[in-house]
Amino acid sequence: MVSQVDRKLRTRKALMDSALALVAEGSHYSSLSLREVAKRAGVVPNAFYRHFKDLDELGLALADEFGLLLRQIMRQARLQGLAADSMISDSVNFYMEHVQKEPALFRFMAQSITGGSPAMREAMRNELGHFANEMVMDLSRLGILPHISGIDMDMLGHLAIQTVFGMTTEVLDLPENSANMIEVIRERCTKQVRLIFLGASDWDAKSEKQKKQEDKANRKKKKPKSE
Amino acid sequence: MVSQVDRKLRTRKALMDSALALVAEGSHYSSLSLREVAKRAGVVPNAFYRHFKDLDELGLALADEFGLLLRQIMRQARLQGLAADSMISDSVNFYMEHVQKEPALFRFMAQSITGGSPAMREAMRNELGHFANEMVMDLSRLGILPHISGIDMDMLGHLAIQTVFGMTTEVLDLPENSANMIEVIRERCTKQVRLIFLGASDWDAKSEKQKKQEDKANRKKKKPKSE
DNA sequence: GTTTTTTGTGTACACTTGAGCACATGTTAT
DNA sequence: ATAACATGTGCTCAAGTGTACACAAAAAAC
Repeated sequence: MVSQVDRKLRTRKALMDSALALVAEGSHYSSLSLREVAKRAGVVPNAFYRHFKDLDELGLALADEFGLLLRQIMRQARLQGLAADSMISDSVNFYMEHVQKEPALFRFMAQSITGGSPAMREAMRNELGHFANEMVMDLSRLGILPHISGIDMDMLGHLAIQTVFGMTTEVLDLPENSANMIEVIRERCTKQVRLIFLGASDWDAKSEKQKKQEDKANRKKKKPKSE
Repeated sequence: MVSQVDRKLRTRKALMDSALALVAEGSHYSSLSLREVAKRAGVVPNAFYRHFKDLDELGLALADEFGLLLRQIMRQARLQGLAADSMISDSVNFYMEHVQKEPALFRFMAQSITGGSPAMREAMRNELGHFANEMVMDLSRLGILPHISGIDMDMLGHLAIQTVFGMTTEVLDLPENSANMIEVIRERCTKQVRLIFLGASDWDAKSEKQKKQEDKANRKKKKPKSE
């Protein structure tokens, strides 16, 4: 005897997995059709409506699932208690492992952040923003880079996250076999993050404020020239 | 009397512009249909085949056009002869202006780099890579950051380009009116690039090599633990 | 044990899609 | 002037699309 709610959850998951599978096989999410998703899930097209209004709604559910995964990753990383001397490279490795473990979800995320519906794009940006904020809070808690102002920490967090996420598609596009290419990407990304934090350790909020003033002045000076 | 090749070029351009227009209006390129592109271009569906084998081929043509635009931007930036004291903020401004001037092409680029066909993704990555290389060459020519090795310069170039390109979708998603939000994005991005170059000025290849060794050792130590 | 609710099925419809064919119309070459 | 060619049109087709409706089966509620 299968409980009714179990059954519902099961086919709901089947539909979501089906969409992810199709994405992982190379289709873009926004080019999927309701029918092909349903067929792949082993269900008649009409059954789709029992679970989602349309494909957009399914997409948002997948976005939630991705957010869940991100939170799991964060929690797991914190539990692991990264050593200070290898924190950066460990984090990069950790992220890459998860990308390879859940390629479909990360593909979907990468697609959606630039190519989804407006709602989709916002959802994904929020998830990544949340991720960046958590990272910033962890840094503060550990007393790392205490000389940086709140707003600049934010800037830093976004930069670091964006850099790490930037390699996602590259990793996903690698042919199955080549582990040496992965190594190259891993090292480059680690270097990049390290360079970012090296810059952050020298970051001086006051001199930045000055520069900002100069920029504004320069922009005002130049505009009449170009127009 | 309209020359035959003129006519051909004109409808070819009409088809490409049509696709771009549809993308700019919110559709994803990979969800476009041959028919709707043709209709928007004011042409019967069958005429499409006189110019492109299929939509993939049109997409690659658009990628070429984007590459052309990038090269124009680079050339223009070089001619403008950026002042050393405001080079970073000027470059960021310059890029943003072009994004706003050609939103459709940049949207298309952003979509394609994560969501296009494999060939498309590679083409776009190549264009951006070329862009990064040019930047690195310019830096070398100007004698900036001479202490950094070739491979690390490459890493730096990719990081800088990726950071600037990362804000593209954010700019494109902004509602028409708000110029203050643009200001926020512009400032954050400028800060990020500045932080990157601050890090680069302190970058030391030798100490990096050591760290790399440590990382490898750490990775080997940890693997047996987790498996 | 009967009724109600819920999940999935089957059939149907109007519509769009990519592709093939013969043909019109105008440009170019001879 | 006439033939060759290239660009765009009209029509057709099978296949795939979203969605609506009535219905089956089985679990849940009574």
